[in-house]
Amino acid sequence: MKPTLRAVAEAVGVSRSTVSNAYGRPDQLSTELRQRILDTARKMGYPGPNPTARSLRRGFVGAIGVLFTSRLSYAFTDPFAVQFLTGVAESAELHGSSLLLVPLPADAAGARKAVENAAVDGFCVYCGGDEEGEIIDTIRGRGLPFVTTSSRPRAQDRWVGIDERAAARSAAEHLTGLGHRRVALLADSVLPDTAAGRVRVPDVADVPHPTTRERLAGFADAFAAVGVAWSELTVLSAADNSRAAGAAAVLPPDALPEPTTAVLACSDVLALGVLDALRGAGRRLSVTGFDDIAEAAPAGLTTVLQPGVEKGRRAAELLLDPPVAPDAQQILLPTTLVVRTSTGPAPRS
Amino acid sequence: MKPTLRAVAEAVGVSRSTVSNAYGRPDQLSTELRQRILDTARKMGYPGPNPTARSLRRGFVGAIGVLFTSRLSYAFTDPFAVQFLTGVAESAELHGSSLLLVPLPADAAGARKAVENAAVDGFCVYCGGDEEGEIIDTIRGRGLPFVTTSSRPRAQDRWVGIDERAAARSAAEHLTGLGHRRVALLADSVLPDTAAGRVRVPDVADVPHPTTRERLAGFADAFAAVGVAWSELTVLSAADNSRAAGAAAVLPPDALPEPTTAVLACSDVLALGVLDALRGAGRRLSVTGFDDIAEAAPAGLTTVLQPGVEKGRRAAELLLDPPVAPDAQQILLPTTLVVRTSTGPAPRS
DNA sequence: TTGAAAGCGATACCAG
DNA sequence: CTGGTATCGCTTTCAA
Repeated sequence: MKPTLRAVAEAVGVSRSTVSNAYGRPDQLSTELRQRILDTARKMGYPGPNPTARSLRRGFVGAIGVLFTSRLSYAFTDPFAVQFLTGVAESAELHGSSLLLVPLPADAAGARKAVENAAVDGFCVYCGGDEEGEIIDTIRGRGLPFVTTSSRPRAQDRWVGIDERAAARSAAEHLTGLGHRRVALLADSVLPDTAAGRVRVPDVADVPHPTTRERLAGFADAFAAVGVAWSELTVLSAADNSRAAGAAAVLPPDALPEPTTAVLACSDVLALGVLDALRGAGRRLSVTGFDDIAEAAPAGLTTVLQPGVEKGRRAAELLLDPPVAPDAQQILLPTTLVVRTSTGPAPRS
Repeated sequence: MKPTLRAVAEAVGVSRSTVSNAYGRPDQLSTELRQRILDTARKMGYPGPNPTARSLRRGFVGAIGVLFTSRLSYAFTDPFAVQFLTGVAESAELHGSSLLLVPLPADAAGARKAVENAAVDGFCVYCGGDEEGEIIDTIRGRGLPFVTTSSRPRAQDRWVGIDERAAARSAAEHLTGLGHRRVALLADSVLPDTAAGRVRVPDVADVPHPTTRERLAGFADAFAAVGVAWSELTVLSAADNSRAAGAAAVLPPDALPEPTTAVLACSDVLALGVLDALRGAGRRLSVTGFDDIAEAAPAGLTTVLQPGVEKGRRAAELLLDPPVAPDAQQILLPTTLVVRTSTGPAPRS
């Protein structure tokens, strides 16, 4: 067993406070005594103050939690999530905080417990689906600060994000400007428990996932503006947010009904999958993505750039170094449409 | 202020132990009493047992630390590191552990402090350079278990890795088999404080970073076997492990002296950078990488596959669920040479 | 400067 | 099934 601070104090013949000061407040004791304490501590194999005990006493931990609503290990396979994490890490690094990545069990009770048990000073909640509400309630129940990045900032809550709807609209307007009128919209799990491929969605408002809903609504806005109603748009659902799922979603025969000239995907990985599938089928449609991940440029994918690293950086900053002004608690980041080669004029019919 | 367990106990009129049991050992009290406790706790806004206090008392945290020797935020930009992390996350998830990513300050004292202050049950140490030794000493000083993945397993220590030297050799043998004799070897920071580009290395043993040294030695082995001495090999150093740095390293005029027919890189990102540069220069050499990251296949890069996700998974397993047998504490993972289009026969001179 | 005392918030053993 | 008691290891006034 490793010795404790108490043991060191006894060995040196001073009080525990003095040993504590030797570590945490060097100015509170003579250099000489401090050195003597540190030396014997080293000699005894004392590893320094126990971090857990210190946290308990001090009331803060020095770590922020990061919550991914999908499985944690999936997060690393999503390039955009990795960008976000990079930004969070940058801020944490600067601030000297650690990052606690907390795996959330799929069941609500388990997820709640995981959030309750995390030893952190606050949370970054990444990309919330409908389960986000409960998670946030749990965090709030603990009285901890948090930052969300989903599409629905509640007043008073810290948030960093983009105007999802307007961003999506910009991609769609690019296509309507090119003359596209018959298009398919593609998103991850548009409706719960549906197979990959075409799904019937009576109304955009029926889409449960907030971010997906906003993006689809943005696409729809642009088409509505040129007289194409929601009911005339094909909606495709992917099994998950991966390249393979994107490819699979456009494979069913009814996925891209004949006059279709373009596919608007809610993420770059899905869009890249669509390009894969189209290439495989020898078909050429216009395709747009969302995020502008690193793979987008080499693939020539037209997409909406959202600053992922900055999103993470600002989110962590908001948590670690909160601004005083209440109106600085919500940060709206800009997006940019990046036009590449995956989109072109609609063929004249 | 949030109420504590004590307050709940007083409110319900039972002892603290009973409230504690209501949370942690439901079988130790009547369902009825438990419900009553939980209900009033909820009513009072008690967030459940404080994780830090619980950890202190229980003596374990439920989190494992992950240490990257380069800057934490860089780790996410390295595809292989992300693979590793994915694997670690998978195991952690399965085991219900969280992952604490600890940023290590560049200075040794700061790094030591960071390791001492991390509230974790053990560490995964990823890819150690020469600073690894000190970090491991610090961990050992704390008496915590750890797993390393670098090229030099010490006896008794838990380790998961590959035979770096043999793996590198397999790539080089592929090239010697194709007739290549004049080649350049490329690695990240071969020598400390040298500019990008060609460096003079009297002997492989002079390379400080253990993994780099092993891989270069493996390359050299294969060439030695066909009569090409170390001194006849061009050694190139990149500024860091990135695609851009890989490209930059082969740009200086003396980087690829005329008879050179191939470049062997110590990582895929460097190799991809070389391909970029060669394409830009309109030059065509054989190029090999190391790791087999996702971008390697589409780029047609011949490379040595090492199972990154599995490396992470096994490392975390070794930590979370240590095998009893002492000889199962060190796991050697297989590597495979994946031949693609970036390598071909050496042009007859 | 140094030290005594009082917790931080919870858990576990062991009687009852 | 319930509660008393003794920690877990450290930090922080406040006096001396």
